[in-house]
Amino acid sequence: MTTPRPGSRAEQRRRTETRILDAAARVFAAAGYERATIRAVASAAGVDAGLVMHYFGSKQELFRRVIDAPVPEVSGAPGQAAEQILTSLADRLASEPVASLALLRSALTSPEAASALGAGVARYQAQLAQVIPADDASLRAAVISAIILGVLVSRYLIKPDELAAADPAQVISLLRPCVLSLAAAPPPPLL
Amino acid sequence: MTTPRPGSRAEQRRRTETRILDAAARVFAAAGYERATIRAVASAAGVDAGLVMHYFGSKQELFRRVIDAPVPEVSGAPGQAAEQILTSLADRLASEPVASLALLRSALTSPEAASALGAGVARYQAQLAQVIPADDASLRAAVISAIILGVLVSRYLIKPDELAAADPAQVISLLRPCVLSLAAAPPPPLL
DNA sequence: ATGTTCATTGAACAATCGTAGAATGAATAG
DNA sequence: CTATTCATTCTACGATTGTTCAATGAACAT
Repeated sequence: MTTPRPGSRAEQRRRTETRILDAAARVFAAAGYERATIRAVASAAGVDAGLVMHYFGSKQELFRRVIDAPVPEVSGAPGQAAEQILTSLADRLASEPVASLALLRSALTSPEAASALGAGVARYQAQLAQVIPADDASLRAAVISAIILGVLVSRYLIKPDELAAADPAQVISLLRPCVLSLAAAPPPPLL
Repeated sequence: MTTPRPGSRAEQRRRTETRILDAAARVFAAAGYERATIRAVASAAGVDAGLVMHYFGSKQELFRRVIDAPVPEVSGAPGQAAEQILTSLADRLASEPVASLALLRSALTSPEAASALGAGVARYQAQLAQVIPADDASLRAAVISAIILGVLVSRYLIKPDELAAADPAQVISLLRPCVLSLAAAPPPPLL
């Protein structure tokens, strides 16, 4: 039922739609929301610009469809949480996440993208805060997500960077004491 | 000599030019490179759009003039360097740096802005690397600058964030062990 | 006083954008 | 087979953009 027939009209539409979405993710990631044009997306998908409008209604709606990605989950004991954070960051450093990149790059010019990113970050921070045993858990969570954000921005958005060429494992090992001190060490340091 | 006369033509021009530059910094910071229009800058400066073009030649040149800000200096012993990093970050957290904000926001959509930011970040990282006594000093410097970048992006560009409302001193105290572990602790941690 | 420079304005141009609507042709239903 | 739906393309419109250029009037030099 999910695949009625290879040449079917519904199947053809579904294929074209995902092809447009993939192309849109790439174009948004590479150019940001403003610079990304419907015509460029259509061209990258091998399709007419009018068809993109016909399927998605508007550029904003197309963008909304591109950026609804799941938030990585965090749970368990404080020590475990820190490792989960680090490994999920390692995954993102290993494989370039094109949807997150599109969102990140677009979030700084498009107000709608900014609020979408803000919502995702807030959900992530809320998850983090729950596994941090400290009074200022939410602030610590915010700092951790800021650090992750900074590493991703440095690596993917400001290319000629030491981080862009570095071994993910090495970056993670440098970041480990940071995340541990924020996620697992309740008493604020005295020095 | 620097102030020939209040109503002088040269003086008037200098004043209008700085007024345009101030307005441009605000507009670029608020809207990013793409969304910022010459007409909006001119309007914010109480001036015609043609005058902006006449003085700065192009939008890109105007942007270049806006974003050539000095890089904060770092030097001294490793321990001192870490404190310098933290205090300079504290300064930036206390007072919103409109020029850096314009650069930061624009850097992620405009390729030219990205390379400009990349150059500034590279200079900053080079200074950092010189005062870090470790084999992977440059990578450590890159991670530190990534952390700072992430904190600034979180605070100024993704507003509904815990960091936006937090006390700068508290953020600094949370960040201190991170920066210290990166700038002052030569041996990589074993855990 | 007179001619020149120049800060400043207003109008307009060419390009590009998102978007709308008619036209086409193949797939589907009756 | 016929009528209809719909995926797809083509063309074009209105708005906005960066940019240009002629016009104006006050500051300046002589």
